[in-house]
Amino acid sequence: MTVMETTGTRIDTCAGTPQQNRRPDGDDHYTISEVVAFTGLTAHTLRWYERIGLMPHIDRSHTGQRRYTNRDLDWLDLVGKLRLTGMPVADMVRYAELVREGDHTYGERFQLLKTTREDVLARIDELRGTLAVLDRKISFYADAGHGLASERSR
Amino acid sequence: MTVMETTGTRIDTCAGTPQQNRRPDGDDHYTISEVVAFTGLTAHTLRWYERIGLMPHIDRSHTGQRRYTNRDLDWLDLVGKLRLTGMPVADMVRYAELVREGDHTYGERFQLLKTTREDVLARIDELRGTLAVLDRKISFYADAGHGLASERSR
DNA sequence: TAGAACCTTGGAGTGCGCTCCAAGCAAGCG
DNA sequence: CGCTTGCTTGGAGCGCACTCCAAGGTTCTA
Repeated sequence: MTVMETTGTRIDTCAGTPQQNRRPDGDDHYTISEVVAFTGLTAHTLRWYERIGLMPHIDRSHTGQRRYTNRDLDWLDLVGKLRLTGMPVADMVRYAELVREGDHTYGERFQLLKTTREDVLARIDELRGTLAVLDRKISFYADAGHGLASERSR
Repeated sequence: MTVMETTGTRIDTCAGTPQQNRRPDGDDHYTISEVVAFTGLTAHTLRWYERIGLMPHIDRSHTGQRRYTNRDLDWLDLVGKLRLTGMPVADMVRYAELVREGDHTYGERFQLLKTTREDVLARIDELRGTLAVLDRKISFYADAGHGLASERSR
């Protein structure tokens, strides 16, 4: 399939996830319901992603039904990961556009990835702060046991 | 300033944040716009929080204007932290109700906190997974430099 | 005492990310 | 052949978390 097969190393894959029962490249013509099973997204959402430009144009069968490839699944994996970071769909669409526009958008894509990386780090830090608060409250509840009228003071 | 001055140890405080220019307890009768400045929330949001039961009943001046206390600010700090975890507002309202209902809800509150803690840990793990993907892509972009037609394969 | 700035309310409106609907075509099965 | 199951489309609808509005009362500064 793709470009890298011939090159030996595949650096730019978004795998990371199990890649459960995918078919080999060349045989990868998944129906929308198979993709639903792979990704956990609904068919509605998959079609909507396509409408808003978050997916590339998906291959069609001779009767016009969608046939997704392994590459499409990889892209959906990435989208899923980015979604977890809280990145707005509009920003992901922007990234998808950059990819479609070709190599001259290289720099912009690189920047976008680095910015996102920083955002994720910040997000993790925020969560750690929250975790500290929760741990403090939890040990308060655990210790206090009964003389806990003071909980009102939070 | 604040509470800790007088009591020495306060376990169940949600501080963690700077507690910037708060007035001492007893003098703590903040207007809504002061709370806006403290929290970064809008006045609309503060009033809405109250309407939906996410805030306790707020003291009023003799003419009916809201006067927030240090304790209210502490609560808003906690709410802010929980919001960062993605906890739905409805769940936070539930917690607020438990607090209002009194000590007999101790166990349920404890469980809720522990569940939330687990959620936060899971969330951090997800983000770390995403970070790994981003780092892989970033180093791909950094290395590739120019022969990057293959980026299409993501 | 004037004027600006701030506060009050219930209810309506907004933006995001889906989520669903209706009407119709297509493929597989007994 | 009829039936079920799955897919297609554009557009409408939904739930969440705000966000704003209109119309009026209050508080502060000069």
